[in-house]
Amino acid sequence: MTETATHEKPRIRDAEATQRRILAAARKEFAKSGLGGARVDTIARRAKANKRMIYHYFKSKEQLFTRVLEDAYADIRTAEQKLHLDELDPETAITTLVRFTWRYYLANPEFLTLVNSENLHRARHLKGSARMHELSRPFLGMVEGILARGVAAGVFRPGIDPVQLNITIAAIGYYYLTNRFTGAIVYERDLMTKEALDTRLAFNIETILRLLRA
Amino acid sequence: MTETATHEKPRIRDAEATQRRILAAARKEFAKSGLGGARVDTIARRAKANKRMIYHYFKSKEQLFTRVLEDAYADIRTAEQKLHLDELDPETAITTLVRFTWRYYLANPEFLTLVNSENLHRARHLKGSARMHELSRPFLGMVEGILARGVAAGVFRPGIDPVQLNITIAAIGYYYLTNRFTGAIVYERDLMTKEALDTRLAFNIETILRLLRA
DNA sequence: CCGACTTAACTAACCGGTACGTGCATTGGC
DNA sequence: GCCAATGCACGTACCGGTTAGTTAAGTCGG
Repeated sequence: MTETATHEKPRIRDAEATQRRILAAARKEFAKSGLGGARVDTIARRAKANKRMIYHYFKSKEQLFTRVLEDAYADIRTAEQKLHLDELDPETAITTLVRFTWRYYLANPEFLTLVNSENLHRARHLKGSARMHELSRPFLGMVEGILARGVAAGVFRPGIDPVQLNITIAAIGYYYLTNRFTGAIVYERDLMTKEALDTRLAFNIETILRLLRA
Repeated sequence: MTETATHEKPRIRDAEATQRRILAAARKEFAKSGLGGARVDTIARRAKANKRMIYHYFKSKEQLFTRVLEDAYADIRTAEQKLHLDELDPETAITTLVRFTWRYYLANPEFLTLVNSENLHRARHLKGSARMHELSRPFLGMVEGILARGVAAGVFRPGIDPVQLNITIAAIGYYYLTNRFTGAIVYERDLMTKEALDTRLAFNIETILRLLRA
């Protein structure tokens, strides 16, 4: 009788929904203030949940942070899988990856600050996470595949390490966006206008293609 | 490189020395824990100073942070000036800059986390800092000069924006190093062995030269 | 179908520790 | 002697985490 309705009445008590709200609020708060600056009370308030619920479901602030991080990585890896890069010709595949990475970072700035925060803590929350390895392996394999196909087709030069390539693709987008505030001061320029963003994406694609071309 | 190294008789009360010790301790603590995670008591203890001194000389934790940041930028800009890149041929100058940037980041990892921390706070501590502009302008002008000389000599292609170039040079070193902890997990590889570091530097030089060459 | 019972979701109020910041007394250097 | 430099000890607010209790939702005997 409980599952029959297609649109059930909003339940007063809903464990899953509460956890989702807590995770969403935590992602925002951790992204905004870092692990040290984030306030558990703020997360509870924004999740419209009681602080006790956070400790009930996630044990501690740090375990909540770990979960938020893992979910963030799962999100981007899932989105990458959906690109089906292995079905594209090598040059298109790489261009697509650079463009996707850029747009994902732009649309999900929280991911960037979460990763920064975790690195400030020397990745101690993700260390030993089996889930992280499961997420990373297929991704790396895919880039390796694109590279191999490109070399075979004679469009890419041989000997390029897929790890270095990956790091570079991430770096040129990531750095621009995370450091946009000090960047605006150093370069005395608004780096976030539509024009500036389009220019940077084009520049990044050019950088990667020149790096790879035979 | 801010140590006094002079052999004056150790004064019991030395305002300048105390301030230097506080700044050095603050740089370490802010770099390690971020602005929110840093503890003023810890800074005082490590500076072998009383917490009261910190508030006497720097008014607040945030103003101390601002000062630490400005000093950090001053350090790297000063070091860059000493390269005298304008006296080198364009290609050597750029290679030297890439190598210097990489080595400076490696030798001064605190700079990286300080900048990250400031960007988490949307650069509100450096906003409006006259000192920052004074530091940045000559640096940008120098890179612009190298680029122009390279184009005139026919070794670099024309139309490259010095700001984009600069951001890219910083990015490919900075990202690798700040994200080395999550990177080690994602790529299942130690990114900090001597071999890995040398490989990365070579890769970065190659990336930039391919980007610039006519 | 119903009401007593059980379990899980949820809340309010609180605690011990800690963190930034200060008032005030003291002391060394010129 | 005067003032800057320093030290002590505290105030006040806050923060992560917990204790003790309440209420909604499922469950089962009758």
